[in-house]
Amino acid sequence: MKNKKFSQIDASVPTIRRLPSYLNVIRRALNNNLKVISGTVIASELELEPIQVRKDLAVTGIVGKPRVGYDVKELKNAIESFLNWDKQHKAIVVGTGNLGTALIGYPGFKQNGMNIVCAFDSSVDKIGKQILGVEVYGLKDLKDKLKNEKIDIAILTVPSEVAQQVTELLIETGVKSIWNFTNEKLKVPEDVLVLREDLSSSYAVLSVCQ
Amino acid sequence: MKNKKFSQIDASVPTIRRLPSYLNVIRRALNNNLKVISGTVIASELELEPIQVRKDLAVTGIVGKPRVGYDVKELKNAIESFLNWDKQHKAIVVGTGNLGTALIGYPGFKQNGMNIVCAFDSSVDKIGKQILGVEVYGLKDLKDKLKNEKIDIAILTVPSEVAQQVTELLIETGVKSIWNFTNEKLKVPEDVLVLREDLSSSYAVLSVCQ
DNA sequence: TTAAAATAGATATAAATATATCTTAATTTA
DNA sequence: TAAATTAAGATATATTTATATCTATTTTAA
Repeated sequence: MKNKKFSQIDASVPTIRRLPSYLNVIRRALNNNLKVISGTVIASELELEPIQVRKDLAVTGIVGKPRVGYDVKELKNAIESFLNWDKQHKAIVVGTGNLGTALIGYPGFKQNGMNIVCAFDSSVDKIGKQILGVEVYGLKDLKDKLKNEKIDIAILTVPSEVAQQVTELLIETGVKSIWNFTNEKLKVPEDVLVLREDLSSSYAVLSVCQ
Repeated sequence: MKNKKFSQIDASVPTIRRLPSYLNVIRRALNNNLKVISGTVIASELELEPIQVRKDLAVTGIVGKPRVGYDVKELKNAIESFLNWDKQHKAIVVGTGNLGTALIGYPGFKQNGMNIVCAFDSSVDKIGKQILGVEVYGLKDLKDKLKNEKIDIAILTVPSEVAQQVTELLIETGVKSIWNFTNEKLKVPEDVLVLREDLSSSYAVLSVCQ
């Protein structure tokens, strides 16, 4: 039942998820003109265990110096390269409600190689306009607009009721990665990767733990 | 280093995170007037293992019938009660940019007991207005506005640069749970729960796995 | 120049989480 | 009515993930 695509890489998903935090710390260190940084320092800034940081960083291929740490520039490049954040990723936003709009404007994306090429919506008062510089097209034109453009990631922020239907349209168009912000469990072929961003599940954690 | 608050409950965080999906399926079953539903059916709808579904549901205290399944109404109540979604949670949104606005309007919240009582921002052209029916006050008035109101969850969607500073204000005000949508690692006392909603980490997974 | 300290890297262990197997109970059908 | 089937619940195992321990290396300072 495990999705193959998530297990292709020799790093665990939890490790991959921690790398951006490390990158934050490292970029800040670089801004402060630090030449080297130790796993111990990164760990204490993020309240993690040094062992975990070292093990996580190891997957990027970086080699540190005992008693010194890692070369900051080298480490930054190693993480960015491992995450493919040094390459461009073409993305589309499907559904330009408040959430879609927020994601179009999310600063962490552009800075890390995500290029939102355009957005789609079904509402006539959005079609033809721009949102934060991104052109909005009609959902009906999606297939046509993307016929000559290979999209790496489709960000799905449509209402749950139409999520499956829109997903099928995306699959027909050749999209292989969907970032699902709806509450729907999407049914997709095996070769399509769906990453669910589930606010309800986080809310559940908060509700139970408080 | 582990946060105490997350380990107080006798259910694992992954289990808690799956419960809302089960609830979705069960609510739909209830709408379709189903009287009973089996773990096997829930599992196949969500592409999970039946064993996992059964084990997860068990934490809610529900008892099913062999060869039949669970009583749908009973199961719905058990999950809602376990998640505390049958009680009201007072929340505030701090930072009313696109993301804050999106969260104010997120349908999954109100429906599950989250009551966003008001919002805060520092921008003068937002203060005094309403967003989707929620009043927006100045950040400077936060302490004063909340002095007689116990807030369960603060949703933090301010720019990263001011996240720590605003967090300290929230802590002074007595807030004990913060849902952090910024990229900052927040420094908080031990008795404050922070749940980070990290878009960058999800983007990392997509970038690596595609 | 040598000893001490800090840290990466390797190996080993523990903890958390998921899955498999077995047992029992309820239902259906022969 | 008895056998077959299905699914819950309990127990056991496997897998994944995190943490601990040990070793070797480099730097600093005595």
